[in-house]
Amino acid sequence: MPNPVSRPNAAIPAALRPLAREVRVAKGEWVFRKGEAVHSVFFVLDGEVRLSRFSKGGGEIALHRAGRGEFFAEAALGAARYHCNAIASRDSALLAFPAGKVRALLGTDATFAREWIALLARQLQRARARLERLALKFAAERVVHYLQTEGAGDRHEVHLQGTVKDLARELGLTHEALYRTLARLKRERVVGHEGASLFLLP
Amino acid sequence: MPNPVSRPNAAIPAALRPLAREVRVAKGEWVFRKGEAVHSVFFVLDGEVRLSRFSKGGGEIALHRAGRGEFFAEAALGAARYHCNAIASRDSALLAFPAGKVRALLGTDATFAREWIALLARQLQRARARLERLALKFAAERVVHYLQTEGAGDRHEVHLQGTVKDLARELGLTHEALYRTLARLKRERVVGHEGASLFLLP
DNA sequence: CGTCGCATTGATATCGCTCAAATCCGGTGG
DNA sequence: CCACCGGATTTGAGCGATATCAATGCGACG
Repeated sequence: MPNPVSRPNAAIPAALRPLAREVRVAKGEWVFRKGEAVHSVFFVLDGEVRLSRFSKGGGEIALHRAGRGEFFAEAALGAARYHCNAIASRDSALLAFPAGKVRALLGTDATFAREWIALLARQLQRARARLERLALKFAAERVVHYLQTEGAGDRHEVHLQGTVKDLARELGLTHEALYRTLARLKRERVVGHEGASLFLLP
Repeated sequence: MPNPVSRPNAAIPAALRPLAREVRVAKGEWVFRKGEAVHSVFFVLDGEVRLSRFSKGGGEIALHRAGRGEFFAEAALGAARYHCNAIASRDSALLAFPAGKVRALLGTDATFAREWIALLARQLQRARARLERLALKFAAERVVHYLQTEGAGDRHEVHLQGTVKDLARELGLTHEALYRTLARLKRERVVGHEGASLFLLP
């Protein structure tokens, strides 16, 4: 089981925190299954959860991979039953928020409702930026787009959270391709890096 | 200018409709620019609007393309200024909803707030499914994933809205690659098509 | 010290992109 | 009515960037 040191839960609205129940799931364990009554909305403290459906042929259709610091099954709030399966792809630590209480809070706490709307809107923007990134053909373009959309400050600096392999997955590349691309971009003075920080050079 | 026949506005919450003002923009016209004060949230009746930023190098970075039946700049509700540019990529008919009034409605009308949250959540789900789709390597996998996530009914049927070229863009492929892939999938009895309808074969 | 996973680089295979060309179709104007 | 045009559709040939397979070094951790 992972032991989350720096908890990435700053994104959780204050009103929601008292409702949290910590859940730990081992790799391969189910968090919920398609058709189950919706009982909770989740937040990933550490690890990764895969949301998917199974096609008639038996193949798994991935809908989403929720990593550290991400909510998942937020859309389930509006539904009676989960419409997909959630399986931990690694040992993971989650926060579970009872769906009924969250729904009630949305009706009574206007501040929380606003926060929740803002949270969804931000996630939507990020998801769309990622979409356009994955539509780019070249690995170098994706790296630069990533820095330009996610980077902070004038240099578009990004502090790498996990490993380079994680970044590769985020960019839709193999880790080998990303290593090569980063090496080339550094050689060509397009990007620089200091420790776990990556940024654009002017 | 397009003349929308079947208006795809079923997705618009009832409380929002009285606020709508119809706007028509010609291809290449701006809907709003980055840095402008947020005045409206939009819905595409017909046509297409491209959301983008300009990088320091002068290149245009596309963030999102909103087509028929989609809202755009929903996330701007939480912000004071637009954080990207919106340009019509074709002659388009839009609905504009004044941001102030929508914000007010979110505070006073709990039903509308719930609808708006559901709307954002649905868009988020779709965006995430698309993300997983674009991460797939093979064109055939993307087509099948598209049908399985967006298709309706037992056959996972999809009525193609625009041209096959448009679908290719949605799937992150060139139109040539998609034509070839569709031809092969039809030959191999994986998918079938009737007119503008595409579906999975058992 | 052995194991495991990340980081890094090399060699080869491959799918989709690019360029190209032919056909089809709807609209437009003479 | 027909010639013309632009865009979508369809198929072909070759190239190239990334995936894949492979090997090595490295650091953490029991």
